[in-house]
Amino acid sequence: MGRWEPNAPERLSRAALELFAERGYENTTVIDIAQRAGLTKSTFFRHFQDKREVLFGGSTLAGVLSDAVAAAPEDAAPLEAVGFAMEAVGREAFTAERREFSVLRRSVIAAHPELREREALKGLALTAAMSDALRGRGVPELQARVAAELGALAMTVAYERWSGAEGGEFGEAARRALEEVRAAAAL
Amino acid sequence: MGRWEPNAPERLSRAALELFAERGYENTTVIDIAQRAGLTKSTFFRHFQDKREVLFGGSTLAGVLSDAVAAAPEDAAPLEAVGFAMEAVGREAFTAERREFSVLRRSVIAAHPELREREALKGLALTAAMSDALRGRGVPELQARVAAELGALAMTVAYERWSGAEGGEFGEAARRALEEVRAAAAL
DNA sequence: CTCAGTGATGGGACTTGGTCCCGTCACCGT
DNA sequence: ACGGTGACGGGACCAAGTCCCATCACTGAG
Repeated sequence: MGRWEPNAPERLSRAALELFAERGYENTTVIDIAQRAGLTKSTFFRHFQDKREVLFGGSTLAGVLSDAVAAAPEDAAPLEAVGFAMEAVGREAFTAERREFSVLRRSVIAAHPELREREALKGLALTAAMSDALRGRGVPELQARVAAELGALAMTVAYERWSGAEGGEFGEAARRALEEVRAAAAL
Repeated sequence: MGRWEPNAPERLSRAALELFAERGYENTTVIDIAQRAGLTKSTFFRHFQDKREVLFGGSTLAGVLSDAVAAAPEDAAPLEAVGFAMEAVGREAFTAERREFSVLRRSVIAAHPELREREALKGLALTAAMSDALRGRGVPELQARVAAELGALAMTVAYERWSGAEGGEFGEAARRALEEVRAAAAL
C-alpha cells in the first residue's frame, strides 16, 4: 500500500465521514482522518481548505443548478426553470445509489454546529447560483431572488423527505415540493 | 483604569470592529483585540464563544422577530405579521444612531469568508425564529416557512438599502421591500 | 537503459484559535 | 473586620492551519 494510491480526496472524505459518525466531529483529528486514509495531515490540507470542507468538497451542486436553469426552455417561467434544475440535481447529484451516503452525511452534519455553519454558507451559494442564472435569462433582480429562495426551500423540503424514510426519486420529490411551495406562496 | 471597568463585552466588540477595519480580520489576533480593550485572551473567550462571535454576540434579533410575530394582531395574515416584525427590528435594533456602526460592521463582514459564514448561520436562525413564531400562531408548516423565507429576503434587501447610501428609517424600507417581494412572488 | 523534470506526498517547525485550571482581586453582605 | 461570590489574569496545553523543504513515483527524451 504505497504512497501512490489514487483518489486521495475521495479516500479522505470517506474516512472523515466514517470517523465523524463513529466518534463525533470534535473527537476526530485531521491526523486521524489522514491516517485512516493512509495519508498525512499535509496531504489533507493540500486537498481541502479546512476540516469542514472534507464533507462538502465534492459538491458541484451550484454548477448543476446554474447550468440547468440556463438550459431551461426560453419560454419557461422562473419557477419552471427552477423545476428543471431540481430534476437535474436528482439526475446528477442525489441519485438512488448515493442515498445511503447522503443520509449518513446529513445526520453527521446535523449533529455538529461547525458543519451546520458550513452548510448554511453552501446554501447561500446555491441560491446565489440559481438567482444569477435566472438573471441571465432576463428575469428581473427581485423576481430572480424570490424564485431562487423558493427553489432553495423546495430543495430543502425535498431533501428532508428523500433522505428520510420515504425514499423514491429526488427529482419527483423536489417537483412536488416546489408545487407545494408555490401554492403556499400564493397569499 | 482598573480591572473593574464595566461593559467588557461591548469594549471587546468595539475594539474588534476597529482592528478588523484597520488591518483586516486575519491580521488581527484575539490577543490584539483583548489588549486594545484593556483585557486578556481569557476574558475574551469568557464573553464570546469564538473570534467570529465578537461581531454577532450582541444581536438579539431572533428574539425581537419572534416576539413581534407573536404579538401581531390575531387576524393578521402571515406576511402581515412578518411586516410587524420588520418594524420592531427598525425600532429595537437597526435604529438611526446605530447605522454608522452597522455599515462598518457590514463591510468588515463582507470582506472575510469566515465572517460571512457566521452571518449565514445567523440568517438561518432568524428565518427559523420567524417560522416557529408563525407556527405558534397556527400557520401551517409550509406556509410558515415560505413566509419566513420571504421575510428574510425582504430584510436582506432592506438592509442593503438602509446601510447603503439611502439611509432613512429601516422599518419603512423593510415594509416597502416586503411589499415588493410579495409582488414578485405572485407568479 | 539512464537520467533529469514534474508533481504529489511526507515531515517538521511555527502561529493562532480555543480549552482548562488555578490563583488573584474587587465588591457585597454580615 | 471578615468570608463569600464572581470576574479577571496567566500560563499550560491541544488541535487547526500555514510554510518550507526533502523525498519518492512516474514520465519522456536521449
